[in-house]
Amino acid sequence: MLTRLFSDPSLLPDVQKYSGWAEDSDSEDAKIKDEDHDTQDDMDSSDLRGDSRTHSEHAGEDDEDDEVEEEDDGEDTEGERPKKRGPKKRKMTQARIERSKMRRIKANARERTRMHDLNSALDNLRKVVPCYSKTQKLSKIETLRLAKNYIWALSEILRNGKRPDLVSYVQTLCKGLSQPTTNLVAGCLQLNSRNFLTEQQCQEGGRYGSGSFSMHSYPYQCARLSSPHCQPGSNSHPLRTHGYCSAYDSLYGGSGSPEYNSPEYEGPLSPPLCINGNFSLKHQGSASPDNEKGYHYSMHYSGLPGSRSTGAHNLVFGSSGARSGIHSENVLPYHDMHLHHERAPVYDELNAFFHN
DNA sequence: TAGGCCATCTGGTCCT
DNA sequence: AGGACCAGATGGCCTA
Repeated sequence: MLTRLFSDPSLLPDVQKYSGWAEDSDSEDAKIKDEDHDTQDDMDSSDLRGDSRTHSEHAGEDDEDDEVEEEDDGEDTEGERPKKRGPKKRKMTQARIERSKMRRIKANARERTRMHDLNSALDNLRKVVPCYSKTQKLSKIETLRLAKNYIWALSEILRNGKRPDLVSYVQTLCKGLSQPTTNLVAGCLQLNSRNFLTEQQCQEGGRYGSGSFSMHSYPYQCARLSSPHCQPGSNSHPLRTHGYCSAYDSLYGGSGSPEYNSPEYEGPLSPPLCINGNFSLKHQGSASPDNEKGYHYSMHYSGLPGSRSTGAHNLVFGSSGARSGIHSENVLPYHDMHLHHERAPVYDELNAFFHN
């Protein structure tokens, strides 16, 4: 039993906790050292917590040792003391304590694994919702909210059978999202948030601001702003001349450009469906330096009317978008919104909505 | 420094 | 009985 536990890395933190291994461990790098330190801190605190566990928790956990603590059966001996109810407590023998600890260790390991699984599932979800970034990860709650909105938006598209204008699409996506996430989505979609914020959000503006939203108050910057690819004057990137890499540059200006097949991009994941029915492929596992830096943004919205003929700097966000006076001056410079288009036949039908 | 986010531990409950 | 799931507590890290 102990051998199996000690050989299982997932059980190590708790094993260290209870065996005092962490004190002896000589970590080679600071990170590990910190983790050890943290673990030890946790150990100490949880040891305290563990020691303070109620006796009732241990009741019935030892089938070999059925001794009952004597203090509990003092029904008429304690006189004034209120009679205790519930199962009679058992003596915490050393063996029982050890078994209890081992069970707790195993339970902790399972719980850790479970939470890791949950987090990796959440990571997968992050990759298929609009605006994915390895460096600026959406929080868990924001990921779930955005995913819900995304599903809703796609459902609406299917239900109505027509392409929505970008503004309503973004409104749907951003419903209930925090200001930073709203700005992120806005940046991904090259919109000024004040042009698409819902009335509800404006009314609830106090949650994140003083009541009026301002794109400037939360400059949600892309982690790749300083990427040499996107610096003015850099010759290394097809979008260099713009000073920033707009999503629409990537989308429409970049059609057929080398970046579409650039090895810089990540490998395919589970298919993130663009609103125009295309897959947005984020190539993982690329050995490119940029990938190692984790720079990546993707936007999954790409179906806009007349967009093919729209220049990168004459963005037209659909009729209502144009009517609502979308500004370009507040467009966030997202340098690493990479859009990847590989047709998947299964989405042709949906695709048709946006290419007619 | 406060607040947000996160990882982990923990005990309770439910299910098999 | 043991595992899965859940929620509360706690402490660390980061950022405005």
